[in-house]
Amino acid sequence: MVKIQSSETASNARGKDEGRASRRRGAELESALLEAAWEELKAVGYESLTMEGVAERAGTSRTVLYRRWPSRLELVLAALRHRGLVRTGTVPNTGSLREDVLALLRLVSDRVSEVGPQNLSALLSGVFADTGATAAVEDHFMNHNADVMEIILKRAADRGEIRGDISTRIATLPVDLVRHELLLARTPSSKLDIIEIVDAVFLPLVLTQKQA
Amino acid sequence: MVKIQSSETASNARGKDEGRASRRRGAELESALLEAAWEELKAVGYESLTMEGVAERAGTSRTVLYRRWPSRLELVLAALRHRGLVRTGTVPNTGSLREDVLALLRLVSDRVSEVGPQNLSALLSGVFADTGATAAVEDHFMNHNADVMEIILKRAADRGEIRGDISTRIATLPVDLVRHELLLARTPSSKLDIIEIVDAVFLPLVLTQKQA
DNA sequence: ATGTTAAGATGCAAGTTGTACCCTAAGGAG
DNA sequence: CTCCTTAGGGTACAACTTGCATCTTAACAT
Repeated sequence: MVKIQSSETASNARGKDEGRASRRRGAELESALLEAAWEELKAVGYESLTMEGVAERAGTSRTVLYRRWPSRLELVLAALRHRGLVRTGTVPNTGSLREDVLALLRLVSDRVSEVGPQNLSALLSGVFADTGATAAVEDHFMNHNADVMEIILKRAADRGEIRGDISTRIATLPVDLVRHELLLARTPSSKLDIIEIVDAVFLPLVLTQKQA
Repeated sequence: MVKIQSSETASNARGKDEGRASRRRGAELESALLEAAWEELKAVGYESLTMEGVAERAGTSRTVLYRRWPSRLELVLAALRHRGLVRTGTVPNTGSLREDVLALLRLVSDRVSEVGPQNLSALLSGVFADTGATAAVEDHFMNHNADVMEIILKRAADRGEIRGDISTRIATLPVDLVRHELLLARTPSSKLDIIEIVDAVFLPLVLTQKQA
């Protein structure tokens, strides 16, 4: 493992700034610790991440870490939460079911692509490493967007595009498939894939249900 | 970590049996190593598994392990392959498309349930942590079963159940959805979920394509 | 019998973990 | 201001793991 010397972090921790306390305390310190953990996770991956490595990157000692988190796993998960990978709650409203769903999938896809493939691997590794899974992480990163799809489908039904009783399995299918590709390839779905998911899978299913 | 002393394994390795070589060699040794790795994985989970622990359980030295596998991740993955958690190449042939696909999904599901949710999490964590992902692992664990589905669909087309040109996206959909649930919930899909995937999603799509 | 290969054992340096303990900066109360 | 408390930062230690080098010798082939 190659140690990365983080001179900026070290100098901040040791009170080189003027008119400022030399020691970080409380929330400021905790934020710095979690940021360091995230950076370390990105740099070396979960498998090679050590408490020592994070402490060094944060310009502190392991004792400080262990005062807050009993294990590297807990630390990493806390770091993921700290990064605030939350869902937006945005509901596309284009006037057409197809366009709404395409827009949603692109939104999901774009948001994830901000993370980057290496970070994505690190993130997923951390998520799966939690054997006592925290629902919050999964809710934020892996939720079905069922509520958003419900609104989109209700609007489509009100417009008369489809019937109003699409099952949850089908309602969540597009996002599920995008996420599936994300998990397999660790990169977001391509634009063509998104269109295929909507046109070849989702629309035939909801339109079939309408006709039946 | 509580060390489990495996006296049977140790005595076998040290030649206490009569009329038998004292040292295991070749395939016999490798099988014993992989079995020990599996037992250790079940006993302590991936996070706490060590090469030393596996070696001890196998009644051998770490050197022997390192001669075959460069890391604990590779060892564990090899152990899982050894357990037959690979695709078997089995192609269900029941005479009905629906039953074939159900049988395949159950096969995939049952096989994965042997691992156990805790170990599955650990395994997936390890897979994602390996930023230079080994293609073989993904092939074995995360493949689309496209070849199997191709055979099933060809048979169905020969029987006249469906048309012969189902897209790959749709052909792989059932297995993709089962895997998706596996990744999200870290437990295999329920029997009801499998039936829903086939009856509410897959069959309407392939039957729609036939009618069009 | 000899020669080769691989299993098993051991030791070592480097590194990590989890913890105990010490010093003292920082903050609050009086 | 002083005094007290808390928590940050540092260090040391024992135990453990890793990755590797090296040696011995059982097992097998010729």
